[in-house]
Amino acid sequence: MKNLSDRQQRILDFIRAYLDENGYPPSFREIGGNVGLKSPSSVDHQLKRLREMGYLQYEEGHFRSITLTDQEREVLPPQGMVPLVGNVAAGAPILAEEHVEEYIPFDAGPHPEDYFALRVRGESMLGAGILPDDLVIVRRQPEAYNGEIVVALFEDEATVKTLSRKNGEVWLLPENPDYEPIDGRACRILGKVVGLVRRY
Amino acid sequence: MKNLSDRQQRILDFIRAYLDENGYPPSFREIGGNVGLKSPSSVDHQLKRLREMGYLQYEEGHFRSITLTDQEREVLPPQGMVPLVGNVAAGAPILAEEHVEEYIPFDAGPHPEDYFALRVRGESMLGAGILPDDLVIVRRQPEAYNGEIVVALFEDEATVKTLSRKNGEVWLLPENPDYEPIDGRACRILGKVVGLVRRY
DNA sequence: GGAAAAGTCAAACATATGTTCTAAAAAAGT
DNA sequence: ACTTTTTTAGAACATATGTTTGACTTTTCC
Repeated sequence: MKNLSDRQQRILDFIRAYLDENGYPPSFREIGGNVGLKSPSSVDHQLKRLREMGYLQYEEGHFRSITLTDQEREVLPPQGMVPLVGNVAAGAPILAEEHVEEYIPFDAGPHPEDYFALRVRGESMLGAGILPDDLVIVRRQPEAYNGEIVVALFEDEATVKTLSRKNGEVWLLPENPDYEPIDGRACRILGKVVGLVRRY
Repeated sequence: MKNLSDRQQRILDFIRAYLDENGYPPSFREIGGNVGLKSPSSVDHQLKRLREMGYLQYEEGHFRSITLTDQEREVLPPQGMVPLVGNVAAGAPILAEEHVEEYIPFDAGPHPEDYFALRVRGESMLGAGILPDDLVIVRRQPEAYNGEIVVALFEDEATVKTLSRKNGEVWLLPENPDYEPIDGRACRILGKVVGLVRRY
C-alpha cells in the first residue's frame, strides 16, 4: 500500500472521528476546515485521490455520502482481542509457526499490536501454574527482568520459561524438576508473558 | 412506549436498512419515495413526530444528518465480556459478596448472561494450575459430573474444588495435599469452571 | 535552472436537500 | 353533522453542499 501524505492521513482520521461522533459523514467544507484546506475544491481533489487509492467511496451528486472502505472502517485488531499465532514449548522446544489461528479476548491496553498469544505444549512450567494447552498472552519486548516469565527463541524454536539473571549469567529455568535449565546466552527473548487464558 | 403507526414503523425500518446498506442516512425525498409520501414536507412532519418520541435525531440545516437513537441500534450486553463479581476461596472458604467489579474479556458464547468470574483466594487448587488471584470463569449450573472443577456454596461461602462422585458419595476435593476434602452433601453447586484468566 | 506534476485557492455555479406556507384530505372526537 | 386534530400534498423558497474552472504556488524531476 502506497504511503499517504500527512494531509491525506489527517483527512482519513477526521472522517473516521466525525463518523464515530455524529453517525453521518462530514461535508467537504467541514473536512477542509479541520485539516487546513480553505477551498472545497482542494478537498475534492484530495478525496478523489483517496477514492482512487481505495480508501473511501462517495457518490457524485449526493451530499454527505462519504463512506470509508471496509479496510478503514474496520477496527483493525478487534478491540480487546489478541491473535493466537501458534504453539510454544514448555518442554522440548517446538517450532513456533506463525499464522493467526483465532483471536483471544484479552484486554491488551492501548497498544494491542504488541501482544500475541501462544498455545503451550509440554509440562515444564507446571510449577508456575502453566499447563499444557493453556494460552499465554505475550507482550513483545527484547529484554526482561530476573524472575519474569518470558517466551524465548532458542534455535528457531520458542519456549516459555522463567528468566534468571544472576552473577552476570542468564538462564531459562523450567518450573518442573523433570526438566533442565537452558543457557540463556544462546537465545533471544521474544517477549514477556503478561497473561494466561485457559479454557476447560 | 407509545405505539407507532404503520407508516412511522416503515420509516424507521427504511432508515435503518438504508444506513446499513449505504453507511450514511437517506434524504427526506428518498424516505418519502420508499414509504409512499409524495412531499418532503410530509416526511418532515413524520420525522418531527418521531424525533419528539425519541426514536431518532437530526440537525436542522444539515443534509442527511438523521441518526437513530441509541435504543434503536445498541448492542445490549458488552460482547465477549463476563462480569467479575467477587472472590472465591480455594482454601478456607471466603464470603462471596456479589457486586460487579469489572468486566473480563472472555468468549462466553451465545448465552453470556449465564457466565461470571470470580477471583481465587488461597492455594488449595495449586495442583490444578489454579493460583491465588487467578480469575475463574464460571457457568451457572446446578449440577456437574465427576472430575469437573466447580464453584460450590458451602455455608454461605464459595469455594473452587474438584467434584468427586463415587459410590453415591459426593466430595469436593482440593488439589493440594495440605488441604482437606469437604463433604459435598453440605453444599450447593453454583456452577462449573469453564475458563481461567491470569494477569501477571 | 527549467519543465512537469501536484497541491491549493477563490469565485462562480448547479443542484440536492431541508424548510416554510397554504390548502386539501382523512381521521378522530363530540 | 360539526368541529378538531392529524396527515398529506404542492409550490415556492433558502441554503448547504458538491462541481467546475482558471490561476497561482509548491514540489518533484530531469
